Amino acid sequence: MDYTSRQIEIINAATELINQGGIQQLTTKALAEKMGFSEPAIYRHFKNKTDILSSVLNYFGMGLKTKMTELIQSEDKGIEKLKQIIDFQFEHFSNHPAIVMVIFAETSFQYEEKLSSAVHNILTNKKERVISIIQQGQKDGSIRSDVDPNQLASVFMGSMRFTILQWRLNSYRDDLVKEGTLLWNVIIKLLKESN
Amino acid sequence: MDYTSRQIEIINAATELINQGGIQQLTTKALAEKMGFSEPAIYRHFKNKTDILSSVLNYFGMGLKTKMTELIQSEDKGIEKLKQIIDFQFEHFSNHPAIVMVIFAETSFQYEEKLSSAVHNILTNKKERVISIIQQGQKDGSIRSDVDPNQLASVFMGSMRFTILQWRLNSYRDDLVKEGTLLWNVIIKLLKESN
DNA sequence: TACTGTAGTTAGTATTTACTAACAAAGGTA
DNA sequence: TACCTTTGTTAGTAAATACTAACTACAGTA
Repeated sequence: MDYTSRQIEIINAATELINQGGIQQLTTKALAEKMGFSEPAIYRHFKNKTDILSSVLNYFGMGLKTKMTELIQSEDKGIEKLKQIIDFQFEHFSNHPAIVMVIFAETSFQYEEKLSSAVHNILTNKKERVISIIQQGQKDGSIRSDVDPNQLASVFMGSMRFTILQWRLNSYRDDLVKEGTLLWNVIIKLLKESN
Repeated sequence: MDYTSRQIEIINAATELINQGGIQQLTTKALAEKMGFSEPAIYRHFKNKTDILSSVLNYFGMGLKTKMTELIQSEDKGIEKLKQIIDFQFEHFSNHPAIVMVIFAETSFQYEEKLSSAVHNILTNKKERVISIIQQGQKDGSIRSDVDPNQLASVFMGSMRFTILQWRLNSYRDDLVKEGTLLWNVIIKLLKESN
């Protein structure tokens, strides 16, 4: 699970290629070109193409997990933590647009069991953490408790993803961080205790 | 924009292939096999592969548009219409799982300008209709009016998509219609006028 | 100095892919 | 009957793709 610096360079190059034109654009040729060396050199660092893709997913998943763990361990109220998730994600994607495609590539990874389950794990893991934050918020009174945490997590994560998707389909033309703020203004109204 | 019956058969076969293994699995060979005839026969019905993909998108978009128009024209209150959208979509996907991949394939269509803009159009069109339903609901008092319709539409559509995505990543194991009901129970609480 | 492992190179290959050329059967119509 | 259009066939091709073999430059170390 540790990567050499060269591997990380390749992971980043692959991520960018996926971002530019979907998985279809991630060819050994394009990757080698982007790295500025020959195709066979890639195979000094990764076993095969699936290995590269699975590393892209794993590397992304690791970063996300670390951040989420940090968040959960803080002393803030539940609703505050949700706000921090939005802030972190939108700023992160804003600065690293290439990563966006990876989270929307679920369908593209379908063809390989190993990859599709990696995607599934990342999403499930994140959702579980969001659910536990919501449950905490319902206990500490910062989140309305008349709704199912599981469904609320779907609403929360779905809204975020949808906003990011629109930004992506709009060729990154909007200011994503601003969009995040607008979304938050609505989320907070929907989630806070109604009395 | 009219398709022959043979073209529709091919569109459906292509949709199923995409569903099974993403766009990567949609090859002329696999498509011909599924249709039970030879590869070149495909080219009697479609100019090229892009033409097939763009027809898949267009055919899907047409169906969606028709249904949405029906909904909008009814006499129901805004919130009722949203309920009908959820019911329609979840039941539709439940019965035709193959279509699911198409709506999650935004990223895969990226590589061709013509296709990616088709996807963008479908999504934008649908969102605009949802927004206008929400605005109507805010006027007729069935939807809370202290939130921005645009953002609310993102929350609504995002939640639906996310629920469907989970179902898909979970290999269609859940009962999607039931998931739709659970989601609706939350949505209605979040959206109704708070007093 | 000799040796060894790392990370590159060039050249090449089997397979897959989208697509074309040329032909054929069959049905409708002049 | 003759002919045209439609929709299929077989055979084939150029290009792309993932990957391998064999060689090399070089840095670190015994």
